[in-house]
Amino acid sequence: MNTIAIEEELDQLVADVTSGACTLHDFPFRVMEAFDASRNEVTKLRMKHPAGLAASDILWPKKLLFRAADAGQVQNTIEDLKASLIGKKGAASKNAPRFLMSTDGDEFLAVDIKTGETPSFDRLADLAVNYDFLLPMFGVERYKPAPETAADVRAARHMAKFHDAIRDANPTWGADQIHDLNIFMTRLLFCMFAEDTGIFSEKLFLNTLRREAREVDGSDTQRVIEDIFLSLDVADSEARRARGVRSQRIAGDFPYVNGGLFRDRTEVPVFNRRARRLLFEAAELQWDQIHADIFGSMIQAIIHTDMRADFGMHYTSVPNIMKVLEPLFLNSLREQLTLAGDNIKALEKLVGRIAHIRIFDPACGSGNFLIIAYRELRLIETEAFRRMRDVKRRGQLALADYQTGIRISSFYGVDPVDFACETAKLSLWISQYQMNRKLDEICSAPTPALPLSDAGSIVVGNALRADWLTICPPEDGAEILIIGNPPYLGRPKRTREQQRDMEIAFANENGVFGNLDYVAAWFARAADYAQKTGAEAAFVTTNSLFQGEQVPLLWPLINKKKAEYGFSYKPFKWSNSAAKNAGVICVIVSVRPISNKPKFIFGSEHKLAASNINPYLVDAPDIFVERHASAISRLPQIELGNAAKDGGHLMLSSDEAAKLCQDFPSSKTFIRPVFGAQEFIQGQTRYCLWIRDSDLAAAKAIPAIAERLRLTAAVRSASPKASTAASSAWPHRFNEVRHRDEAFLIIPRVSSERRPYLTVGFLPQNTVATDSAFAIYNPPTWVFSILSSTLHRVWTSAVGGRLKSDYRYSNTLVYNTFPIASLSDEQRSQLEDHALNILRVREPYIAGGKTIAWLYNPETLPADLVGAHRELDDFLETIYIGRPFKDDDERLGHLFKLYARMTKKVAKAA
DNA sequence: TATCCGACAATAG
DNA sequence: CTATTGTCGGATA
Repeated sequence: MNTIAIEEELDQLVADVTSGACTLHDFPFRVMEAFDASRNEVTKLRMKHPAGLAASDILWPKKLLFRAADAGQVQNTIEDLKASLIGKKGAASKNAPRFLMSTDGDEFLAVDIKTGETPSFDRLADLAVNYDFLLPMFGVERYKPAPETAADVRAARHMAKFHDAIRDANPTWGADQIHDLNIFMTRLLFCMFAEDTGIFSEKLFLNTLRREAREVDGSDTQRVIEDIFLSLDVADSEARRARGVRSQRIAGDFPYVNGGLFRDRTEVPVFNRRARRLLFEAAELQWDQIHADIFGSMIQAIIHTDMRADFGMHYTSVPNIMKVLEPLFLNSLREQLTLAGDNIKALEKLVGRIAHIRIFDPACGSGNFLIIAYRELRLIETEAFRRMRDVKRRGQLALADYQTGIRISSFYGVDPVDFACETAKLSLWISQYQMNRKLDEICSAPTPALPLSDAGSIVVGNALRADWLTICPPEDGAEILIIGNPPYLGRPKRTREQQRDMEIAFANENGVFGNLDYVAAWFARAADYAQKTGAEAAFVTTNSLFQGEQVPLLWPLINKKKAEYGFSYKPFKWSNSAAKNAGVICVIVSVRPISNKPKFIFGSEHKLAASNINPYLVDAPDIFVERHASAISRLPQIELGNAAKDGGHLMLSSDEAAKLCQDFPSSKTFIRPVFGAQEFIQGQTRYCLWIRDSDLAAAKAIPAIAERLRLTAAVRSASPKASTAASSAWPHRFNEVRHRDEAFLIIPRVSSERRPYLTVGFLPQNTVATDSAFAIYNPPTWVFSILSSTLHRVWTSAVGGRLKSDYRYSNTLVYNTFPIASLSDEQRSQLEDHALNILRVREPYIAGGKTIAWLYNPETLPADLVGAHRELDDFLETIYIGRPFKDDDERLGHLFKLYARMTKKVAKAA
């Protein structure tokens, strides 16, 4: 969808309505067409609402409810529509529309039901310019700005339109010119910002455009811009003319900018009428209200058309950035400021320290971490200056001029995206200017805005392949701090290139690291850099680095570099103000050379001093659990269930199974009940085709089964995975079979973390387990007790992986590693009694139609079931330590100790 | 070759 | 919405 096309269509639509060429009845269809809705849908809807029934409402299910209004009645019509939504056909119904819309041909009103928002305009004529209000109807959510960012949003949207227009006017510009286009955009942004904030004289840029770029078709705009850009790079107006500036006026008017922004001579695109108009409009915006930190990421999302769908999704919110910066260095600086009080020596020392700080973001994007870090450092420095000035003033001493010691060249960044880097540099300049103004308030001599003295040290590159020591070279006396939110990509999500990045990043380590998340490579490099330079790093990252299988992979890397985790944040859900959020649980973790500096674990409300932060980010010794292929305790073997990989064609609902049996009674022998986590926990019944090789011919004789096998084979042969494709040769079997024809104990692979116990149960022979559950075939009854115990839940939650934040069971990580004191026959037999007791308590509830989910929901959990579990826990725990444990911390502490003893694998405590 | 798990995806309430 | 579990490919052993 192209913004220009939409606007033009809507402009035309408005004209047609005004001229009468388009009836109000036809209006909503034309809107749909303008937004490129599928032709099918529009036609279908048109047929449902023929023009003869003009009085009726037009409902586009889930999207739009439209009613034409009598002149002047738009507001009332919308109220009526709102009222019509109450009741059974109301907002809760499946087809409830997202938008209400009405117009009388002059006035226009719409309501976004989801957000309650109404558009900022009320004339139909303004619809085209504000088309974005309706975007959610077409699947593109709006950016929901915090109120203070309204100016940023407006500006970013406008620049997106301008960007599209320029691309339109330069159809031959391809990948080769992307860099030039990026530079062009950032330079324009600078000019517009400069003329609104006093860097240039008031509206110098816009006035120059108005005066020189007179051709309405845009044909002379390119020349004017070229002249301006060229002038800004050269100090002297004669030299400017010599360099090729054609306009004498431009050569004379513009100041010298420098700082590298205008240094390279890049191509300026040509303009057309629309691009010229949008540029003029952009220059008229209030650029002094822009937040440099947020604006960068917004502009970036908008320029990269392919990123508009998940607009700003991965942009780190300011509160989360602060969670990185504060514990890493801001708190320490602020403390130093507080302690310094009015002591000039101490304040000077602080200012000196700040000047030696280097900030490095090895995944800087458009630089919002760097910008915020810059701003916060400047604020502290400025406050120190203010205090020094006040002291001197009181002592009637000569006031000094305070020059900031913070250079933006001390802010280092790498990012693979060229435009992001340019934006980061630009944002740093803008922040520098803004912070200089703040400092000027306390200085006797204002900091001159131009020429720009230095530039941010931002380079285009791949942080996992480049040498960090080159990008951010260590200096004597410098305090280097690494920050950022590098990309997270679990194993299934990486491209070949990213896979290669990791191989390169881990080339000097021995071991295999393919199961680590992409972001782990940043941790490894940060630990390495920290070891060589003494730097400290902190990243926002996914919690999966500190759970399950990744722990034994990541921690040794960190530990080997003589590094430790300095502080961490408890897991929190990723969120920012973008409409669509990445679904991930995050933590913030710092890495630094091993020291005896204090460590902290932050929660949402509190900060806890920790004696250690272990590989799981818990205040406990540095013990971690590795995957074990077989149980370290004397437990029977556990198996993952059977993976069908059938596209669902081997699976049958109970209806389908019944029908199949009815149609073909002989199929009965090929149908078995199948259990995954859901079937067990929610008490559902599903069936699957389970055909022995020897029965294949008989099974295929049944047409309905033959058809399912054919479909299964088709799905499998389409797989990119060789072994799956190969298994299309035997579609009557599950792809991974570990089944044994015995009764088994089922353990769901994922289950809700709200439950106080893992839910396990016995299933009869003839039943099949899917790979969403584990199975212990022919199980001794006492094992049920072990798996149902609080101890086991605690262990699972500590060392297992997670799905979001829910328990994810694992044979290699949880079951096989679970340490059990050796059990006597007598103890086993008593555990068996406890197991039977729990089953006995469950029994009447299950018989009464309750599910395991209900039984173990903390809100409905029956008291007698809790009692049965408590008796079991008390008995089992007494076997461990002679009494029940006090709490989960004690349980975990003991289990870890026991694990260490049983495996003799104790990581050396820091 | 068999095994195991996930910056998610889907679906039921 | 909110809560909960499902599925498959790909890396590893």
